[in-house]
Amino acid sequence: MNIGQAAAASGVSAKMIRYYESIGLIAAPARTEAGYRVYASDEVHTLRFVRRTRMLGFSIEEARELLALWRDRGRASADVKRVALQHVRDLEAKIAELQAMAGTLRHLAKTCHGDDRPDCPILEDLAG
Amino acid sequence: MNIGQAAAASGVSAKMIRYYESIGLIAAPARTEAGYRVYASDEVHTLRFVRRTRMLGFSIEEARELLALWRDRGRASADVKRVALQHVRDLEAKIAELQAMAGTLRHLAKTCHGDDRPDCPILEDLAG
DNA sequence: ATGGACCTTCCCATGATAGGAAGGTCAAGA
DNA sequence: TCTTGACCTTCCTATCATGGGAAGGTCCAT
Repeated sequence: MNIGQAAAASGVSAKMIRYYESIGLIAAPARTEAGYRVYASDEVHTLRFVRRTRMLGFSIEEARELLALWRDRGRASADVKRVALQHVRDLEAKIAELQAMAGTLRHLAKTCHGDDRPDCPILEDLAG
Repeated sequence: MNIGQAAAASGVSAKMIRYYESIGLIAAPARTEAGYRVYASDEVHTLRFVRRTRMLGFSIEEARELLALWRDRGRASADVKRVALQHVRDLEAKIAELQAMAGTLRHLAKTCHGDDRPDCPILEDLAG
């Protein structure tokens, strides 16, 4: 399986597969004599794991941690849960931050006429 | 007023003030004979505007747009409101995305024992 | 044998910010 | 007056995750 097929099968672009290899997130695969990377289904499975991890908003370093736990048959599920819940807290903090921004802006926009006249509470607020 | 004082007065770091100048977001200030940047209160005001804009999550390009509207005395408030409401929609989309991630993870974490045992629905989900 | 679809490595770009090196300037105190 | 330390200058580097593209090699079907 070439890198293009592994990309199609995993949903991770060939570009990112090479990148993940270069930073040691995934192991270097076998090569053909011509130097082409060759992937087995096991490696595609790992790529899918990484992809799902990233889609849930984990950083690559967190993906590295989760991959290690996944491969460690003797892991404690508490360790996985701890990583997951910490990430939930990070997400919640980010959400609260964005909601505060949106709330402020919605309020300002409500008090702005939004017509041809130049006076605008949004700009007045930005100007302090 | 030196760049350090302008930074303290505006809340924008000296590093970022120089960067904003380099990308043309703010105008190049006067210089002393020795080459030091010299800021007037007007320019500090502009910096504060940019800072507030950034704190509300607008991109630098959006800040550029809002700055231009701020300086245009003949603007229509509708133009400002449009930019603001578009940004609210962007924020809402981002919030929804993060909430989906957090929701999935909270659900997975709830079904995970979180003890010494290795079986973990979080990892099972990531593995697909 | 040729063409096109693939692969390789290497470099560059993004967006916003920070860190640091090497060197010049300024003001205050000895 | 000299020194010292706090400031300033420019330039280069890094972050994080991803994509784009060039130059060149490989593979397979026609």
